[in-house]
Amino acid sequence: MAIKQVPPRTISRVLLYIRTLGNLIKDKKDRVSSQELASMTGLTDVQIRKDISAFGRIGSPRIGYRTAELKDTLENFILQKKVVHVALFGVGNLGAALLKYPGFREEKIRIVAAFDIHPSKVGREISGIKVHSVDDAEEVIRRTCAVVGILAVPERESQKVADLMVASGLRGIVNFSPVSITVPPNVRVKNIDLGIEFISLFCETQRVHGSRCV
Amino acid sequence: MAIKQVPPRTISRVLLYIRTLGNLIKDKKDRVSSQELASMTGLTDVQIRKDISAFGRIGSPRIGYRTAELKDTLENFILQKKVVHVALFGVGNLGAALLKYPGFREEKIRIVAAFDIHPSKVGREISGIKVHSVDDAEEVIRRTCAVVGILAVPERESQKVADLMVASGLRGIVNFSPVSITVPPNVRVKNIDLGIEFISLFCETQRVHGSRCV
DNA sequence: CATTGTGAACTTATTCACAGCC
DNA sequence: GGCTGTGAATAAGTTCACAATG
Repeated sequence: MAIKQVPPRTISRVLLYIRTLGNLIKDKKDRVSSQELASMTGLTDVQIRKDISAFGRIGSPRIGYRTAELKDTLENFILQKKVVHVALFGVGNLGAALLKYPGFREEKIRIVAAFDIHPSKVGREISGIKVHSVDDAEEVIRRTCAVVGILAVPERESQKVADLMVASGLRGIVNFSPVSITVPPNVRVKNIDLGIEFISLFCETQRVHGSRCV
Repeated sequence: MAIKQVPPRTISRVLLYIRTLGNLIKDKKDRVSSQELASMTGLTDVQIRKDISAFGRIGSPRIGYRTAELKDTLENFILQKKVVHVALFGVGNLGAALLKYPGFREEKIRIVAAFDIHPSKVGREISGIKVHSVDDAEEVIRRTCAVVGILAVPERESQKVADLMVASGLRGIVNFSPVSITVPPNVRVKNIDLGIEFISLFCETQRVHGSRCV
């Protein structure tokens, strides 16, 4: 099969399939149909089949997919068994919570380094990760092989820290601060803007129903 | 102007414009062009003009937009000056961090109630919000007029708590747990799946450059 | 004459409809 | 018969090109 360019949205969904398949395997299910996957993920069965078909002919008519085989195939294409090494910048409330976030353990994500500007935080250890000074970022990131970083610092520092992250060799930034940062075109940014998520969800609920109070 | 159905992505972008305009107004700028907004938000000027045009003819050729006027118009269409009342379920690491998240203060978002299953957490107060027992959810949510909720409980409890949130009258759920939840069709869900965000960002970086270590 | 506003072209993503297969 | 895989149709979203305008 020719290697197609897998679009970003498909990648996100495939990651969801991989996780779901992991749960199925844990439950000793070794077969699954696209319909079952659909009801587990909230997507449609056609979409799932289409997504999976980008990676080859893996399913069998009447039987569905073998969970272990499908998971392996998807993981090989997408992640190549790699572990994602992440560097955290900003050990405030949100940053510290992410350090302790148990979801990462299950996935192939490991926060390998943490940094903060404030001397009071440097040197402390949270969840087994030592907090470094941002001055050491380049060296620590090279040593720990971090490839993507979390930006979880106050708004007014985010561009400065983002510049530092780029200078330290990171190639992707998950930006939790509510301002957009400017980076060179070879660095990818994903904004997770909590405020906008809440308000847009709220707007959608308003659209469907009328308003209640306030 | 006829009221068009504003698509969800446009809403998210408009919320970004509103915030950006707020910053401009703080800086005493009373005019802004679509190009300036573009460079501030990382979007294109055409997209911004197109988005804004859904709300009327607000700009002036050669001059651009008046910041205050544009912000008012967008806010009126989208939020109608409302404050989003949010109920938090699960006061663990992530939940507690969200309670303290300063970004919400700036936006029109207020976490008005917090709940936890564990008796050890019930009754405590975090960031001025008292933690209630989930048993009181319906009453407290009615009293506080919460419309959307945050689901930040461990994976194994998320469906159970989601059911409770729906039963308590919430109309939207921001789901931070890495499993998809099932809700009635009149309830909107937004999944914020941190694991998938990191891995997909990583995949994108791999696509652009070669791999480095690991 | 720089800037908005917008129909048209294009691109991307999803859904449909059904062929193929065990 | 029940399931996968997929070309074709449709829908959604973005960009282009340019007319309109103070």
